[in-house]
Amino acid sequence: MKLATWNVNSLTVRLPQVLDWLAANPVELLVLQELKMTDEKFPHEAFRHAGYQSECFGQKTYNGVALLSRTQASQIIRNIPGFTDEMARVISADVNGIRVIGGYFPNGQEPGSDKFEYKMAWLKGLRDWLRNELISNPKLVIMGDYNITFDDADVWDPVGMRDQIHCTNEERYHLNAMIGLGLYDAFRLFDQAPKSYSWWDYRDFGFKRNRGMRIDHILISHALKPLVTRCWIDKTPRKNERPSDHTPVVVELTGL
DNA sequence: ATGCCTCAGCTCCTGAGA
Repeated sequence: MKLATWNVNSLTVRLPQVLDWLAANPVELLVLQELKMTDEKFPHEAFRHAGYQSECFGQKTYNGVALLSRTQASQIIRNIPGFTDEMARVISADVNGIRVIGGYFPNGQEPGSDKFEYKMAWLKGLRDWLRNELISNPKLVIMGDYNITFDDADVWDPVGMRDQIHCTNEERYHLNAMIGLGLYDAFRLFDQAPKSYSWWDYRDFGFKRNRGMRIDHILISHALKPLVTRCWIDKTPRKNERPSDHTPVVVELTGL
């Protein structure tokens, strides 16, 4: 079965593209980020017609996440238990015997800013919760827009971006600390083309020039690692008219 | 180059994103 994540940068604008993508890529489950809409506007019916049940956690203007699945999701949790947050950034559920977490990690804006401090606190809060989640749910996938690169291979201009947002040691410390809980970067379990990115700036023909970053990730637990047969970035939707600046990342699990 | 795109909103500019 295939699981995917996609930051859509406004579901209002991107709904037709999401439906097109699901028709062409009938994954078992898709988590969405940056809905930028409230729950009462969420298009449950459109997804139901496409064969997906949906759980949403919306917010006006900013943030907002959702989880679409072929089969019923249960044990829905919104945001991070134990971490008080005004923003709608996390949704998790049990689907097909797996614990799935979809997250829109804070951007952080600039090292040293209040938003950066919030990002650090958020990452710590996530990890403290995740540590226990992994104990009670060994079969776990956490995916979404992490807004962090692992290393230079994830950055089109690692020299220019050094110590810049998404590339700081502090952010990477937290990302690696998540890995330290017993998680694996599904994308790097396989040989991948150099300069593979999941986000490109709208400005200056970023996509055409492949000036991007890999900041959307799928981390899978130790128990699921042997089942991962493929992981890829689907650049196709980035070529659409009015694209999201992010594109989907997909993982395939075999033998569940 | 405190911009360049894109999106939402108390919309004809501003804040935020990454």
